[in-house]
Amino acid sequence: MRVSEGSGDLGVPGCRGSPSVFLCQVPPAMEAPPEPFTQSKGAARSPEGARQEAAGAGISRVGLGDQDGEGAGVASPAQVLLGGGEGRAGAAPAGEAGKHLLVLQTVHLQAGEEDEEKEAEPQGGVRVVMQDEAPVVVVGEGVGVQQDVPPGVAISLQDGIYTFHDMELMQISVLQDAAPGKSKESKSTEKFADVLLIKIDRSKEVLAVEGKVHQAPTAEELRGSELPALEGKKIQSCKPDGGGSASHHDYKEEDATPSEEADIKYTETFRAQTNALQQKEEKETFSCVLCTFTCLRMSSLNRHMKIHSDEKPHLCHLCLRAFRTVTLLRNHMNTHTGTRPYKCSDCDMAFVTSGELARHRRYKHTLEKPFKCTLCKYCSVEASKLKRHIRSHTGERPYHCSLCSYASKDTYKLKRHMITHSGEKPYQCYVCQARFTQSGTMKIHVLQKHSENVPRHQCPRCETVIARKSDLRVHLRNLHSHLAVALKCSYCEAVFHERYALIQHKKTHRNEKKFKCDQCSYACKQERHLIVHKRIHTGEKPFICLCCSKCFRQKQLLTVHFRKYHDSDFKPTVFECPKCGKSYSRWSNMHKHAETCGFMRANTITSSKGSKGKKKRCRSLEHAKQEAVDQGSFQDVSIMNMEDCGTEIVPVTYGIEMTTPREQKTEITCEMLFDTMDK
DNA sequence: TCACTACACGCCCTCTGCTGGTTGAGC
DNA sequence: AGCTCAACCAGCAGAGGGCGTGTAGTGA
Repeated sequence: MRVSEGSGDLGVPGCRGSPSVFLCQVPPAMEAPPEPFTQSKGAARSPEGARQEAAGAGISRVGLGDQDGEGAGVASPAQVLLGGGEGRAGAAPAGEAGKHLLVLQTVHLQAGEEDEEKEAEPQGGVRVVMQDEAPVVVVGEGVGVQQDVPPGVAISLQDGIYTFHDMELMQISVLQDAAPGKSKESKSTEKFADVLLIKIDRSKEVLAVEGKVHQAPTAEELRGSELPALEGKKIQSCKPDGGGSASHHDYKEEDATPSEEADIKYTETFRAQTNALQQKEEKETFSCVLCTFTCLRMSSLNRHMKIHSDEKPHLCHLCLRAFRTVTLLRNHMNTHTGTRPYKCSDCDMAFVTSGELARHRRYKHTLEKPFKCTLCKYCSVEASKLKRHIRSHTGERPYHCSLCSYASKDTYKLKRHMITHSGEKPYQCYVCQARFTQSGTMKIHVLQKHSENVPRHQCPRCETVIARKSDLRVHLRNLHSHLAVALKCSYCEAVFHERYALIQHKKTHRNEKKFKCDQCSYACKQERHLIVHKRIHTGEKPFICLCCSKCFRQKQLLTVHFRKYHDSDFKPTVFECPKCGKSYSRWSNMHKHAETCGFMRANTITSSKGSKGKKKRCRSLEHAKQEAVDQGSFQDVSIMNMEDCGTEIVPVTYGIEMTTPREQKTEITCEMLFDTMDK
């Protein structure tokens, strides 16, 4: 919504020279096509513009009025003024060219000056109409503008500023940005062909339109042929209800039919004017007809009216950005020059305005937080922050995602959320070029992956050190939280209410051979191993070879037997002496032979690498075991059936350093099986 | 009219914490 | 080989801090 201010004369005592003409550029509707949810920082945006941007980005605002500090403000002029842009026949295409300038201008004329004034009329400017002696409002169509001028312009008579009594003459014309000045020629020639005359008899509250008299409150006339453009227009009051709530407008906008809109609009027009006049007379206050603003000074109102105008006469010669006031321009110029006259006495910060400095000091130094939450201990420097905080109590989520059910409490979170739909990863690690969706995520990545001083978080309950604090919290929750239902140890009767304690306790059972044979010294960790062992004492051999009826205590033994004696495809590994070529079924036997044969010593054959190295260790172990047997120190060898997946053999003592448990299991098992077979 | 001040709005940032997928060790 | 589980890791949202900028009140 661009609203520009023109110049003119209200014809009201004391108002000469004050703003009285408003160019109201009506946006071609709030139906901008959806765009990615992006907003450039620093872009000058009106609240309405921000709303439209958000809407265009798939962001819808739910809720009434501006209840936060981050949402749209009060109903903007684009909402409160008549929305005549989109409905005009032959209107320019959507976009800037489609916007219309609605010009209200007043002039003081004397009878007989009409022609002269017309000659002096600036392009698109003042028209003069004098009709009898009565005050006349001329609703004219600016030259080159379509016929269906929104008659709602009549409402823009500045209630509170000038009245029907005071007003001598007013022209309301509509211009188009795209063709701002067609018209001097046509104006001069067409005379009043494009001018709609409205005679106002204030005492009777009637309108005389083109000579026809209408009862003022009757909207039917407004919708009639006299004011054709009103019909179908989206009409919103520029004077909200007494409470100033935008909800009132929203309701009317959404619920009112065109005819009702006309009624509403027309009625509100008169009410606004009347109320403003009464207010002025009684309280000496000044009210804006375009919004709820009131003030005690005319100058304040004049200044305020600039926000409804698009005029920004103060131009930055460096970047051509325009500003409404000299102060704003001066502040802006400071951004070019780097001038920050307000320096903080407690730090190096400096600011363009004193207000910024004061706020900075509250944030950083005085820590003054005057805005306190009544529901918790939160307090803030700024009221808007308190408003935002209160949403965490109320759960209000005014900003809805148009693509999913998510709704956020403020615009930034919604904007951040929209990235999840676009798949965008705006943040890139400068080291490994990995991309991330949020800056914080990238920061943690850099810290954990590329930083020398990687932070570590020590668990206060155990020795665990975890890289991320959040994961430490998960660790505490999973392992150190108190459990209502006690956890029982699977090895003993101990119970624990903390998972970590149970895990630590179970470690005490590691390598614990609690299953002991009552007939010998055998002990093992698992009961099933003891069951197999006891077959040694009972003589039970449940696994029978179907070929030769030989019986075995373990399935593995039967399997090896079958392969060796009954499987023609079975090719047993043969270990030959490198010196004399004598064959052995076991490497250990071959190795023992080789020593006596004079080929090499046992400890010299352990020079291979890789997988051979693994084999080597196995061989060495077997060799050591064999030595232990030979020396009589190999007292007990337990053979336990591991179902059909192998056997586990636990040497009681080998008198040497053991290899890894896994290697022990597999390699020793093979050798011991051969031993068993040989037996 | 200007200047100062207070206030409001909006944007961006950080910190924080939860969640779910991945990975590797242990069994 | 397959399962379990704890640590790792990125994604994502909640909450709040800080500041730029525009507007309103008011005195000079």
